[in-house]
Amino acid sequence: MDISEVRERIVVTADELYNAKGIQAVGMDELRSAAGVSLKKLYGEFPSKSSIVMAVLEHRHQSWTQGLDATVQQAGTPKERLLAIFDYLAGWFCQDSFRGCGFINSFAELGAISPDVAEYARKHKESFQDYVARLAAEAGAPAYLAPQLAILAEGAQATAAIAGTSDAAVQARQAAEVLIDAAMSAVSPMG
Amino acid sequence: MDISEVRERIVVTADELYNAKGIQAVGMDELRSAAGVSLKKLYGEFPSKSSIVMAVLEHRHQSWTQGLDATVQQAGTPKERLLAIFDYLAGWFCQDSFRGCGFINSFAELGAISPDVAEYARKHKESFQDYVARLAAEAGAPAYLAPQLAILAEGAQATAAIAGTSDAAVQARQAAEVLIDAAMSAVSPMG
DNA sequence: TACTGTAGAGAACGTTCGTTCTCAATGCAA
DNA sequence: TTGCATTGAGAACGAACGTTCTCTACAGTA
Repeated sequence: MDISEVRERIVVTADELYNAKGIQAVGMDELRSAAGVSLKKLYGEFPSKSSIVMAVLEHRHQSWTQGLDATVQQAGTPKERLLAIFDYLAGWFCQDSFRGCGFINSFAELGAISPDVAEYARKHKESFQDYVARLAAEAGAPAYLAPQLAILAEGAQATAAIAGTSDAAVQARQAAEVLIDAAMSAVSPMG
Repeated sequence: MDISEVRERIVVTADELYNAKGIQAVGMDELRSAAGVSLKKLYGEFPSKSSIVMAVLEHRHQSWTQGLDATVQQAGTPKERLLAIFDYLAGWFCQDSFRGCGFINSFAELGAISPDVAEYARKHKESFQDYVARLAAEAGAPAYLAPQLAILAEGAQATAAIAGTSDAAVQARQAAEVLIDAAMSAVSPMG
């Protein structure tokens, strides 16, 4: 078994467990047995649990961002690309494993006692906002549109997580379309 | 010291501590000393920590709901009452103690391992959605508007918490106004 | 003054956590 | 076969948790 293979197995397993039960509820022993590695190997790869948490956050950021971008790239027009954000959310919410945004959750759990976690969550959300801003700029929309759509996306995630349904994605998408149309007609009222 | 006075002191103190540091990060001993009561009295009032958590959730629900309604009642027109939701959020976000919605946070922390917490968070959000739906109905808006505004409010809370700023309240309010106007003109295009 | 019930302070208990250590088993070089 | 380095399984450790128990101090009553 490759060394980096072990690392990835640990991170992927930790991601699943932390998502399913919360970070603090999953002990190192449970992670060890779920990942099928020895404690020695675990601590050989990571010096502490908090370093695993940070690696999980990085892994979450990568896979979430790539999944989003893959969905967005399939859309044709700039407006459709903006709306594709909410299609991605809809698919995500329908997964059995969905239990809310991992960054909102980790921030809620550890943000107050771990500056690293708080900062990473902030940067992840910032990166998402930048991404939306780029899509909105490509659509020729005014700058105020992007934060509005980002807030809709965050609200959909929180709502879907707690309600346990995926309705919020559709509702947010419809709201997004109204906001996009309003913003676009404001910038080019004759179009 | 009155018996119910002790209960309330415990709950208020626990609310503050849980909000500031997270529920799992606050031990019974820290709560005991912060509330200025003996462990015996603590366990005389509450049989377990989880019962304190549930009492805190109830307290949060009451004070949040009452605060929201007080702000809403000050607004004149039905549309202004809908927008007042976001004024309430703006004031909340500016408080130093603001660290996100306590129900989103407690759901993130304990929802996966405590059905009671998960259910209470769901009911709180449901109650908020019902409240928005009532305001929207009074404004004569179509039914689809309320969930859209609720999602905006949730997104503003999550965004403000992680970003550490109150900008999201203003952005969400502006988006809400667009959505309200669009929904109202759809139902009475000649008004 | 002597007695009894109550309450507070905090020691103590059992458990669980993150982390480290022990030790036997294994693979490999000579 | 012998010796050595590495590994895995899990025991062990100190700390912290939720919870219970003990003991002391004191209030009120006769």
